Amino acid sequence: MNFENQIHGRPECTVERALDVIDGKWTTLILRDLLSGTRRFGELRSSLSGISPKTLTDRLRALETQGVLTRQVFPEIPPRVEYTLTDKGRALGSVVHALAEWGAQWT
Amino acid sequence: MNFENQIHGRPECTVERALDVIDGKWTTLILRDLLSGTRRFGELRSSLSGISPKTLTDRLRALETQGVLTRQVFPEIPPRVEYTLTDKGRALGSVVHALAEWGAQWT
DNA sequence: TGCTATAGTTTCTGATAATGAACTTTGAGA
DNA sequence: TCTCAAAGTTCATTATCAGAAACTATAGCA
Repeated sequence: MNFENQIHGRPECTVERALDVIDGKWTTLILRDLLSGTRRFGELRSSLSGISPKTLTDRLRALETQGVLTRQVFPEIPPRVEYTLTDKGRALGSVVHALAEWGAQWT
Repeated sequence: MNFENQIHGRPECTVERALDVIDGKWTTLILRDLLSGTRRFGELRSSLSGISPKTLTDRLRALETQGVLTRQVFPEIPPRVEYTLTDKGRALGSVVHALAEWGAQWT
């Protein structure tokens, strides 16, 4: 059982609160891909080479819950689902950009 | 800028390469604390409330290996060890800053 | 009738991270 | 001699994340 939230509540530190949203490696990479525009499930699955459909679904649902992206289902056969960043999600561009710049200069 | 990734070897994408260094929640929080100056093991242990000494040691050693920080041991009893960011580590300030700003505005 | 396509879901399994508690080392001071 | 402090280490256990493979639903098409 996890009483972390009960003990600490909403973290005071804004860095910690941000990290609660972008947790894990795949999450940031999904953000990276969606920053250049709306993508379908299958498109993300290809560009994030190596991700399993389960993990991709998990991460997308978590980001949707946090309000970082929206999921639009088109009632077609075969199904079409599009993922788009919200304003909140697009604002994370600064974080992804900072990572990219650091990675370019120091790694 | 190129956000696409490559299948073989060292990732082409600079975001991915950056994420190889700052992996996990604690790592970023350690960075946050060291950005305001040199800290001792015990100081980090207190400011990162809840971290176990094993985890703190593991993360600090990994960051040292990546060249993000230096570890200076003073031959005293009881021991004193100081952790300081390198230029490479200080450059991650932009990432931590972007996280803080986003967290402040959107969470 | 069977095939295809997309966007998943389900179940099982494994790797990595992190936790908690107890223990270690060493010299100085009571 | 006993105790204390700092910075760990060690061991056992749990939590979390991720992966592989198989399965589902449905309409259009040949």
